[in-house]
Amino acid sequence: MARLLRPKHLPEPTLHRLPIYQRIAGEWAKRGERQIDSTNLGDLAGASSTTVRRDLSYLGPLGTRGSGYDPNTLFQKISEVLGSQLHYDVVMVGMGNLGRALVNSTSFLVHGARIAGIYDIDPEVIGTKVGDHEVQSVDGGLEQAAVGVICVPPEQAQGVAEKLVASKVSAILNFAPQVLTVPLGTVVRYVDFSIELQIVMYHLTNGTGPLGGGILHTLGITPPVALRST
Amino acid sequence: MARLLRPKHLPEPTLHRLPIYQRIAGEWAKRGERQIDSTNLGDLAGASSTTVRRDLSYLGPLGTRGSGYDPNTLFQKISEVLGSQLHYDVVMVGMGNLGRALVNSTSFLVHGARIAGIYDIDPEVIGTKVGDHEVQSVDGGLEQAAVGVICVPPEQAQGVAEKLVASKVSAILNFAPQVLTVPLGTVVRYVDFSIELQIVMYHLTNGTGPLGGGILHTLGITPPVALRST
DNA sequence: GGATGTGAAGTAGTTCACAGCC
DNA sequence: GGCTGTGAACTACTTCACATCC
Repeated sequence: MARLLRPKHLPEPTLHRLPIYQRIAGEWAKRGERQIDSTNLGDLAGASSTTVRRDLSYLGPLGTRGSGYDPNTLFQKISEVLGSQLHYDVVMVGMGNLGRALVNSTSFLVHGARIAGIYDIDPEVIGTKVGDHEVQSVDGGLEQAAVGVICVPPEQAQGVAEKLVASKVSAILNFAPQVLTVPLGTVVRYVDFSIELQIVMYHLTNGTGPLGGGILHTLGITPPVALRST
Repeated sequence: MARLLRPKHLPEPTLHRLPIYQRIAGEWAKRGERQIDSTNLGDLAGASSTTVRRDLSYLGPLGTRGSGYDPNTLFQKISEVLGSQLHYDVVMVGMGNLGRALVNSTSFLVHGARIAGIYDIDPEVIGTKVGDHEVQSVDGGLEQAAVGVICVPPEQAQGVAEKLVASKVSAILNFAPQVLTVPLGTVVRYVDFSIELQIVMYHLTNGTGPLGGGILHTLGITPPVALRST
């Protein structure tokens, strides 16, 4: 009983780190490793080993005392918790460079997300193929989906947001540098590259230690030449 | 004296919000508004008015009691604090869709950052122009710069990171979904779209309120049709 | 022995509530 | 009257330290 009395929603910082742990676990599993401990994970993810253990403890007990965590189990469990076993349809509006980069990315479409449609307004682009998908006109109405992704120029972002809301998406991932106004109840998440750049520049100017932040940053521990990814 | 005894480094969460306030201030200034108050800012940025005031108070007193903040002053002051008055050279490696999207973006290159060079390994791409810049071969050595941006496929990311380290960048912004190993002292910041998508999906599954997080999200307060950006 | 998982302590960030100023 | 700026209270997150189990 008390077992199940974990807080029902994960702390936001934990939520940001879980996908990182998952990626590391995936890399280790692929490399054939059978165990990874909280210190390894922490070094690679830029978190302390204690933080790693605390984060993972929210998912239930899944390590083995004395040895560590099994990368496969870890990967699997994080998938479950993040809801990747369900599937969500995603519509993407704006097939410029960024839109194409996202559709073609090996990693953007995590397990659980499925592209239901990709859209643009440019007649030159409509009808062309990006990956497996044909670009549709945004005027023809949007496919029903849970998540909408906006990658249009900032001037058009609000208009697209309104179309997405009208077609009843529940969440919007906005890559345009533009603040959106949407009805209460629609989740909007901003992804903003320039913010990241600004934060880096602030840390450079101030020599501030880069530890502790929203998106993770790793301080590697071995010289660069010593390790090489395969 | 006590005036100057503010904590010397801004809290990370504040650091993430400042660029958002700045963007909003910019939009209001352009629209000719002469005042914006902490409630307006908070609604648009997805933060409480108290948080806005606390954040801005770190920059020194810059509001007017009774009315609010002047958008221009606000914009200016945030620029200063984020170090945008200094200028940093940036090299970018990988001119696929993502790299091109970043170079062409109106907003990625915030005031203070300057592209010192853009690179690729693909002979097809080397020599072509992206925006105002000609793509150089990555084998010819990199221009000296403070910040390196990685937008290559994950398999190549570690190799590029090592090149960047060798050419003495102080900070790396990594868009590849790949954990990097670098010498201690090099700042690495990860930007990872799939993490954002996963977090959105988690919130959808769990109906968790989206408030409070690293990257901001706005819950608009007016119906979508009421406002339109120009 | 060695690493997990977790109460308890500590720290950082947010929110309350209101004095101070326009 | 209205809104800023900030001590004081609170809440959330992290870190310590250690009992627990393989």
